[in-house]
Amino acid sequence: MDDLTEMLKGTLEGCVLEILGGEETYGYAITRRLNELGFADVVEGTVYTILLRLEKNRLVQVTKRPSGLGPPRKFYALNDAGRAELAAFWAKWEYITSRIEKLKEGGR
Amino acid sequence: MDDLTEMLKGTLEGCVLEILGGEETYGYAITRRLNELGFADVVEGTVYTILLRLEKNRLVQVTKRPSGLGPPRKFYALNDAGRAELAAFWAKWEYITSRIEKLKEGGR
DNA sequence: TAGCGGTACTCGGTACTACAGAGTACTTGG
DNA sequence: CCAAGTACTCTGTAGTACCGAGTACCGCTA
Repeated sequence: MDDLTEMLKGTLEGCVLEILGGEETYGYAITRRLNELGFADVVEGTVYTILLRLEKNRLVQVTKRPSGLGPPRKFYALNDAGRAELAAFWAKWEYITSRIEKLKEGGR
Repeated sequence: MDDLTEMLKGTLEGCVLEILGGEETYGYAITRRLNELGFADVVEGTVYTILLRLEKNRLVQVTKRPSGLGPPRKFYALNDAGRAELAAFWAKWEYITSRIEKLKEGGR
């Protein structure tokens, strides 16, 4: 699949929120997870910028824990604002997909 | 619905391609059409930048015709490259939506 | 006939996001 | 010791939608 980056804008942050909604985890693992899920070209730098943004916007709670396998990990968990943002993301996603689908069906 | 602009990146151009795939039409009408379809905040300037980009990338054929109701209109129609681009857009769209849906179902 | 509203296009600048690419640092195994 | 895998950080770039202002043409009406 060729370049998806433009189409991922805005949705990738939602994907990270969704992953964090399921479990407390950290940047490196999130990147691997996204790669497995089919977002093959998503790279660490991208995930970290998203995580830093989430932190700056106070949507996550951060805990640093030693790893025993490399440097310490920064674990991220959604707080209430983060869960609200996640819900808002899915609402937008449903909205947009429904409109696009309508357009695709030749909707007028 | 609050701000959708980030999530529209990459998809809005596809929407315009889809509309042009159905009929030869012009910028102002495309904007109205998108607004009706639920992309309420999409504004003329945005559509025109997309159209100019399509033209620059040689995905459309352009014909200027007098309007009888305002200034002349620039009608856009997809050429072969444009139809290929449209197909590629839908392929990407299917791909991304399927991955996101998988993620949403707690897919692992 | 002057002005207003609707139609129609153009253009310069801005904000936001994903990505490239390089660097730092910690651990284990050969 | 050093290579490879793990893990995070930072600077800069490109691409896209949007803002806002401007230009221009038309019909209607006061």
